[in-house]
Order: sequence, then C-alpha cells, then structure tokens
Amino acid sequence: MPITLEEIAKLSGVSRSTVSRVVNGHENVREETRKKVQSVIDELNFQPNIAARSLAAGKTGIMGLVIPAGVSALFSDPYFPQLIQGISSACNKRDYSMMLWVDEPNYRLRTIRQLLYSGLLDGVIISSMLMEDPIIKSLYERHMPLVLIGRHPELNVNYIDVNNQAAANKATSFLINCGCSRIATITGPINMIAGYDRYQGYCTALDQHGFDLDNSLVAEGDFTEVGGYDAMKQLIPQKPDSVFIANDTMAMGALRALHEAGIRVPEDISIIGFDDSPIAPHATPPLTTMRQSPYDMGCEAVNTLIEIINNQVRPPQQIVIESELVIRESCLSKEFVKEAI
Amino acid sequence: MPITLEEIAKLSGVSRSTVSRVVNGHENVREETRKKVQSVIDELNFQPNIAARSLAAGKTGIMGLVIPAGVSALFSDPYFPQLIQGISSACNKRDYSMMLWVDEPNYRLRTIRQLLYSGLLDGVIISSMLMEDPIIKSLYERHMPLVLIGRHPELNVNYIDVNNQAAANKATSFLINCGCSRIATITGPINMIAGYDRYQGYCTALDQHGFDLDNSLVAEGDFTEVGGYDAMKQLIPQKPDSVFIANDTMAMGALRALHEAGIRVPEDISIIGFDDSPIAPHATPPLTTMRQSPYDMGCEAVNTLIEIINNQVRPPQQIVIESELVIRESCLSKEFVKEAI
DNA sequence: AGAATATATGAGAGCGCTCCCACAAAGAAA
DNA sequence: TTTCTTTGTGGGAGCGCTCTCATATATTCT
Repeated sequence: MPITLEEIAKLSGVSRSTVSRVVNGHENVREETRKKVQSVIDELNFQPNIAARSLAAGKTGIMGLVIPAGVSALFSDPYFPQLIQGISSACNKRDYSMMLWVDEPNYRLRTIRQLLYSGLLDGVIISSMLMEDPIIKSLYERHMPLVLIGRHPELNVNYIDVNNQAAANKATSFLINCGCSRIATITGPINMIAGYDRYQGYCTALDQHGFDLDNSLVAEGDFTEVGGYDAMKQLIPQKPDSVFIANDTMAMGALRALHEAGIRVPEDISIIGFDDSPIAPHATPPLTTMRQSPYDMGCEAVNTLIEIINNQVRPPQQIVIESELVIRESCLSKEFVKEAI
Repeated sequence: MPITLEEIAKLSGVSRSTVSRVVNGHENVREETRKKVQSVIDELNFQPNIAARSLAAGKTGIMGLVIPAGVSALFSDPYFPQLIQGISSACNKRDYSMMLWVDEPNYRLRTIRQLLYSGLLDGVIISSMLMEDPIIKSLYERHMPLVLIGRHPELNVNYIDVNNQAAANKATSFLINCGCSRIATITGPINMIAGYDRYQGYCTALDQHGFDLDNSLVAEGDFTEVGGYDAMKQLIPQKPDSVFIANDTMAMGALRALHEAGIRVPEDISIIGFDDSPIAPHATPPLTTMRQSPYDMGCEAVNTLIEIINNQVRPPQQIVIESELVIRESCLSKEFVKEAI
C-alpha cells in the first residue's frame, strides 16, 4: 500500500498542490513549508506514482531502448553490454529509467505498438543494425522522439555514430603505410550499416592508394569470434600479408586460426581490428585497433534524447564521433624491418 | 495524440465499458459486438494507455530486471546477454514488458525506491550475484513479487538456479576419474554465490575421493577472459595435470595462456569449463564443460514470476536445474592413454 | 403465462497525480 | 491611503482506464 501525495499533504498540514510543488521543485513555496513537507516525504520514503504522473502530465521519465535480437550472437561482443551500461548510467544521472526491448521479429508488431501507443515512453533509443528497419520507420513517421545508435541510410533522423568509413579507411591506410600489399579484410555482415560502412572504408583506402580490390581477399564474417575464425581460415590460402578485421571479437577468432596454422603475428601477417574492446590489449599479440566507445555513445544518446524530449522540434542532431587508431603489436612495419636488418 | 477507449466507443457505437471488455477479452460480450469493436480497434491501431490502466487496475504488465553493474566485465561472458534474451522472449510470449535496471551502487537508493514505490512494476527479477545484496532484502521485506536468478544464502525466497555445487563436484570428479591427480581450479569471485558454490563443489569432490585441498592449486579469477589468462599463468608453475575452471570465458583465457606456454591440451593438461557457452565447441581444443542455459533460466524466471503475481501468496518456488556434463576434447583419460600405448 | 435466472450493455466513481485558476497575504507603486 | 503587482497556497477538473453496480434484454423454469 504505497503512500500518496494526499497523505503527505495531510501529515504536513498543507494541500496536495503544495506537496506536488515540493516534489517537483517548483518555486513559490516558502522555505519553511518546503522543509516541513520534505521531512515528511523523506520519513515515509514517499515516491510519486509514475502512472498517475504520466496520466496527468503526459511525461513518464522513461525511455525505451531497442536492440536487435540475435544479440546472443552479437553479445559475444562486448559492444551491446557497454552500450547498455552507458545508457543506463546516463539515465540514472538524469533521473530517467530505461525499458529494454529486444527486437524479436515475431513480436515486432507488439513492440512497435507498445513503444508508440502505450503512452509510457517519453522517447526511444534504437540500436538497430540493419539497413532496413520497420521499427525505425514507424517511430519516425509518428514523430516519437528518437535517437539512433548508428546512422540511418535514408531518414533524416537524430543519430550518434562513429565515422565507420573514415575509421576503416584509416585502418586500411595504416596497413598500406606499413608496407603491406596483399591486404585482406574480414567484414561484418554487409546488410548491417556498420558492416557495410567499414567495408566501404576498406575499399576506398585501397583505391586511394592505387590498389585493386581483390575479392578473394574479402571474407564476410558475422562479428563473432567463430565467424572471425572461419573467415580467417578461408583467407589463409590466399596468403595475405595483412588483414583489416571489422571488429576485435572476430580478430580474436582470426588470431586463433593463425596460431593454429603456425602463422606468426605480426612477423608473417599484420592484423588490425576495430573497437578497442577490453580484450584487445590482452590479445596475443596485443591488438592494433580503431577505438570506439559504445559506453560514451550510449551516454551521448541519452543526453541528446532528453534534449529532444524537452525542446520539442529541433533540427536533427547527427553526432559523428571520430575514431582513433590505437597502435599495439599486431602490425609490423615492413620499412622498419628493412631498416632493422 | 493517441486514441482513447472513449473514441473507439464512439466510433463503434457502444460504451467505453464494452470496449474495455473487448480489449481485455472478458466474456459476456455478444460476438457481433465484439467483432465490430475489434475491427475499429484494429483499424485505428488502438493501444490502451498503460499508465491509465495501471492507475485504475493496479497492474501494468511490466516487470523489472535488475542486473549488477560491472557488467561490462561480466558481459564479456555471454551469460547475461543470454539471460536477458530469455527473459525478454518469455515476456513477449506472455505479453509482459521488461524494464532493465543496471545496479550501480551510486544510484542504488534511487533504484530501490523506483522499483518499490513507483507503482510501475508488477514484479521483479533480480540477477544479483553478490552474497549480500541490499536490493533483494528491501524488496523481500516489502513483499514485492520477486524471483532471483541464483539462490540466496539466507532468505527463503523464490529463485531459479543451477545446482552449482553438484555440477562442480561432477566436473571435478570427472577429472579424477580420468586419472588426474594434481587438480587445480580457477574459481570465480568467492563473494559471488555462483563463484562460492562452484568452489565448494570442487572441494567436496576432492574430499570425497581422498585428495587433500592444495591452496597453491587454487587461483581466484573474475569470470573474464583476462582473469582466466592471469590465473592460469599463476597456476602453470605448480604443474597441475588438470584444471576445473568456473566458467568457459575464463577457460578461453586459460587456454590462451597454455598455448603461449607451449603446454598441450589435453595431452599435457586436461581442462574442464563451466557453462557450455557458445564458444566452447569452437575452442582449441573443443572444451569439455558443464552445461547450463541462462536463456532457459530467464524464461523459467518470467513464468514463475507471473504465477506469483497472479496467485498472490504461495510457498516460495525454488527451482534447481541440474547441470549436464558435455564431454569434448579438452580432457584426456589417462587410463585410455595407457591402454592405447 | 409469469417468475426466475442468465447474459449483455451502460453509467459513475475513482485510481494519484499535474495544472490551471482563485484567492489571500504581503510588498511596491500610485 | 488606494491600487497594482508579487508571492504562497488551496480547490477543482481531468488525464484514460477498470470495476462495481444498475439496467435492459434474452433465455429458461415452474
């Protein structure tokens, strides 16, 4: 039996309205009154009923987070956990709460309906990865306050993203500058925007440096360790001298395949990953990689969403975070070796 | 501007009450009326306002899920992602939604308050791992419908758990039966219940087979890959002939340390893990391990919680799932080798 | 047939809150 | 002083729903 505003009012000898003002930090309450009411609130551990507040004010302080199913595969990658943690942490700071929706295709209609029409959510963060996503489209069309993690290929919508193309380009260029010439890549799924963008960055880097794209040096992975392992096995017969791998988790798998095959890293082959995930510095050898911080992206997304919720209509915010090259020991500069000899 | 019951009522020429009955599947509505109303509902994509429903009925169809912070460490393990997916999937099936609370110590008071007093949650699932958890205690004392993932050391509360002790015992006994005699272990954090229980199982197995506990063969890990790697490095000088490792993620790290040290698995040392995580069959060599399914535990937890919510007071449900030994190639039977020679 | 029961629908109250407006008390301007 | 503002507080309406109760219609029993 929870406590109500009315009871607090009775106990502190003021009206319901005044208690409401105290709870919501409105001005025009005498300091003395405020203190008296606050002490009753604290004593009884009063917490306003969110449902009632929502009904009356049209705001809930709750935001939705939609992440794709198939996370059990994707989740072997620490990307989502970090993202969730960032979002959750930022929500706590801003006094918001988070509802999590795992987007299972079978229940997609239910998800969309509840997201949109239940009146429970002030806004939604979507970490979709697919090129086409019906949820995004629905929410966008209905003007639900919305922030994406990762850019959208068509819609002019708010998003936070790393500059995947530029980062992949930088990574590939780094391999080229190390003197590598048979540069392979293990991509993410090409129907995911991040997978697509990183592959594009690889292609443009090759092009800019006068290399031709060799399809036998391209293997599509799925962002999992095992996917990286399999893709690397497929690439080994092509004898690449370096590989740009679209995330660190696949790089770990690739490393495993190379160790098994007796191919040394970086002496025989240079490896560069993507993410700078927690495991990268602990790989054997420590992994050169492109840094991105899903935790920070999550925080940024929350703050952006709250701005949107509060300020109503604004030009879409599209925040692109540059990714930084983290050089460790998995790449060997051929020039450097020549000099050393 | 969402649609309301009243509007549906007007459009279908019945009263608000009748629409409510249709929406909630009550009986005593003429089939003809029901169809008429339903068609209007479908056409307008009507979704009842959860807040209003909650206020009026005292139920929301929302459950809370609390998982510990530090997940970014723990999340490198697929345990939580799978658990979340199981819970989410079961919620979808049962027409519930899930709010996720990452338990950050700094915001614990806020979490508890909102969990308990906001009136938004019909029940809570807690996947705490610590021996002492103030959140559990608060919710328990206030009679919030509650299911734990993992047993509680004191409280007589509903939970779903694997039989960690028995499973660890089985794993250790398996190593003994393979002819191993210097059996090491890499434990989880001992202040986590699962870590503690698995360690206990290891100890009792040793005891039952007449081995003494040798503390130099015990290394405490933290359930992460890197933790497993470090712990294994610490154990190698002790020259164990086998290791029981409290989860597969640490086992992957241990395997890495062993490869680096040139120690062959299983020829030189036998390794057994815990979880049968997705990566286990793909390890080098494929990992013998104890199977548990956090996905299924999540489903079970949801179903149990919904029962509790609906049936009010019941004796605490304590569901213990037996864990199954999955034999792969990371353990070698010494007997078998002798025979082979 | 009339009375008793079963079935279908509507009206009203109220869940706990916010927000608008009314009004009292106090201070500033005339 | 009177008038006009400012500040602090209370009362009422209403958010969209569920639920109980009253009422109207259909079915069964004597």
